Amino acid sequence: MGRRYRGPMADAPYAPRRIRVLPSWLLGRAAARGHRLVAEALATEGMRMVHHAVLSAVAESGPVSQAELGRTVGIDPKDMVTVVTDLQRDGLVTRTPDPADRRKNAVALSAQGRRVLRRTQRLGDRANDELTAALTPAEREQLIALLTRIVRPAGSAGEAAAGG
Amino acid sequence: MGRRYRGPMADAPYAPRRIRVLPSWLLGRAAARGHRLVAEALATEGMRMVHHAVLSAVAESGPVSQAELGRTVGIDPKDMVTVVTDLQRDGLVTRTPDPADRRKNAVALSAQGRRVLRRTQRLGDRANDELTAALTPAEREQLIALLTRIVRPAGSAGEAAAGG
DNA sequence: CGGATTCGTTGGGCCGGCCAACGGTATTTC
DNA sequence: GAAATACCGTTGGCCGGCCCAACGAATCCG
Repeated sequence: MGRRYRGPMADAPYAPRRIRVLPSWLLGRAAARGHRLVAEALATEGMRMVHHAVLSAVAESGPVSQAELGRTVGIDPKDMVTVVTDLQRDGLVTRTPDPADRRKNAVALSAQGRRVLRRTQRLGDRANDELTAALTPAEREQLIALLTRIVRPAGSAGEAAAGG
Repeated sequence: MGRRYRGPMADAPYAPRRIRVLPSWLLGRAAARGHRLVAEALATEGMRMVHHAVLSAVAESGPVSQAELGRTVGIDPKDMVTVVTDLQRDGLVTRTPDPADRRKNAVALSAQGRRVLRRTQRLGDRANDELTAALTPAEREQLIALLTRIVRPAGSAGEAAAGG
């Protein structure tokens, strides 16, 4: 049997207890799995998580500048350029100069963008269902609530950097 | 005030609701924060998360081969080489050929490794305390339990890859 | 008007995660 | 006991995520 490399803890009956209970470790593992599942699902539409996130943000906030999108989704302006360019190339969003503020690019959802977003949302939702398949709906809500509080540590906004 | 780029949702009152409730998204954000906190803490000892994880694994499992370490911690054999080399260079572990199986490297903890591990464990624990500062002890245990079940989806071992 | 700030863009850098391949070693098989 | 098979450690390379620095164009503020 070609065992090769089967991924983390494929058949290991044990594991370092000391680190396995660390939230940071568990979060990393869980995030990796979630990222993999969602990425694979979204790949069928030729998109990645960022694309889907930006697309969703545009759909929710209407025509928005890239900078604001970047702040909303939480990604670097530099990467936003690439993402919007990709979305524009695929005809999912339109990038028109804002007449009110000619520095800004008004990013808006196209008709096809709306269609694709519907599909990617379904794909993302299904991937998340698989990710949390071991949880009951109530537990999943619990997890979401706990994670939300971890992601946003109280009101200390300035402290939360996006470092290293 | 130079606002510059302050990281994800530094002071954004809103955010795309649709994606903010996705476990995969939340996990990614939470993991990023946890990684940052732990990485900063461990950096004071010149270590990263992998180093600490491997060190802990060695401490728990006694002298182990690198391959088994890789499976336990869940990292690629290639990266394990670098990690063990780093740890060996700093005198935290010993890498001696296994007389029973000359293919293997028996990685064992050194005296200084034990000392450093004690410090890094404390650093990691404190970082995790900060990470989960918004949670009560009971909630933290809950989170750990939920994440553990997400990370290990039932008994389907083969499925759980670390793909990318 | 003039200084500071913001926007979009380009360029580069660091880190983590993974696969492919190779020589050395052990195990299985005939 | 020799061949086939599988595993171990190692090297090299690829890709994605995340971040900072800098620059021209445009806007805001005094």
